Amino acid sequence: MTLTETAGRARVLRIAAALFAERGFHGTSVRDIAVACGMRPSSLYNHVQDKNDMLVEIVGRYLDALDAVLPDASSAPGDGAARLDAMIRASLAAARAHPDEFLTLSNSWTHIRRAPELAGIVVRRDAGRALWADALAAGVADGSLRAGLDPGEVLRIIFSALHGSLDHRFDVPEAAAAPAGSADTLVALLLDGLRPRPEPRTESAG
Amino acid sequence: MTLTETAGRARVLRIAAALFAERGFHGTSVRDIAVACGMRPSSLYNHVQDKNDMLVEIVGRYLDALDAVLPDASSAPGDGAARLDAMIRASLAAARAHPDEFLTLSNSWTHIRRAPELAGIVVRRDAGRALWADALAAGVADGSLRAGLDPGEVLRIIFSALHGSLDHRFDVPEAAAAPAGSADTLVALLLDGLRPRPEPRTESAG
DNA sequence: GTCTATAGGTAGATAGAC
DNA sequence: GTCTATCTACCTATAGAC
Repeated sequence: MTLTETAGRARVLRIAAALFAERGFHGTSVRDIAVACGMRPSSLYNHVQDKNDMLVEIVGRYLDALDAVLPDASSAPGDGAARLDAMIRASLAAARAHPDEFLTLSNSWTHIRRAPELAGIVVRRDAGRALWADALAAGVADGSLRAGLDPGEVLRIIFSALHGSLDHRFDVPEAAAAPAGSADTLVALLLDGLRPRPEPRTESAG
Repeated sequence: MTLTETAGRARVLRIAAALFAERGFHGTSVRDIAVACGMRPSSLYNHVQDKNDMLVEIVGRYLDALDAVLPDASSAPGDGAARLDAMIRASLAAARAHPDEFLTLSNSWTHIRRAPELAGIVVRRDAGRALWADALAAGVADGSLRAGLDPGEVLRIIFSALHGSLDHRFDVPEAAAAPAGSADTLVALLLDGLRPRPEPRTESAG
């Protein structure tokens, strides 16, 4: 079937992403990936250039999806809180569309940052982060987000909360039955907190 | 000096913890640790049994600190929200007292879970998790925490938010100037959210 | 595009001199 | 308690037959 002309590479990358997401870059050997693909390690190199090449393409796939929605969300109409709401939903949607690619980025970050040939990934991630800092500052300025919280810490918490919403590695076996879920839990928790609001009216942007 | 009888081991573990926290277990070689200690890899084995032994002791140190405060916090007086508030503060205090040990646990979790000889760590962690699930359920039952959110996802978000509050690996260089900070940002964000509350009165337990 | 064979390097860990 | 020397196993990656 000529349809599978590049399916070999796509399949390899899909399987590699699953392993990277589960065990991290350093915890996954080229051998592991080859075995999971049903081939010898040497055969892998007919589909990919090297191990870092896989990482670049896998993570790039998620970053592409994020770039396609995050800038629009960050310039959504409304106040800073509405923009943040839209950005959380957009990021979660992109990550849910490419869960292994997203987790590969998160779980291999220290390697990415230490490898000079992966600097492109760091640049792209930092660019996205600037959008978040913008929306957060705008919300504080217009009064739609509370002031007095350390912006750097708030950003770290938002990012890791996004991660936690998706990463089930820490689940106990009994809790593993969680379905896909919507973005509402994460948005509700980050914007309105775990405590019930006195007024149940919702002000979030659609 | 007999005073330094075990200081060698303590120093090795301290340095190993810093490397594990920064690069993860798989990203840190025994050689790396030895070099950072100013000795040859073989000399390390006069202080520790093997690489996993270091991990067990490092992570155990954080879990000990957590065990010393989390059960008390989880049975704090007040409603479920007050208990959750106390647990967040207790966990953050334990993690801030042993930051490298806490990050070693987080960043090496996939290895810990896959290594049978590290099962003891998993057991201890799962036991702590049960306390969180308890307080969360109690808060939903007594109305101090909102209902309708997936408990498993809420727990994952709480844990990763704790992580994000401490882990600066994702920071851009300009944002790295963040000071120690208090637990207030994390507690405020998780319990009351980023949006300002209509009434500014605080109901949190002391 | 898969394989066998292997290179060249590094991993964790041990033996034994000092 | 540190060192040199070394072991075995595994790592990423390449060469070349089929």
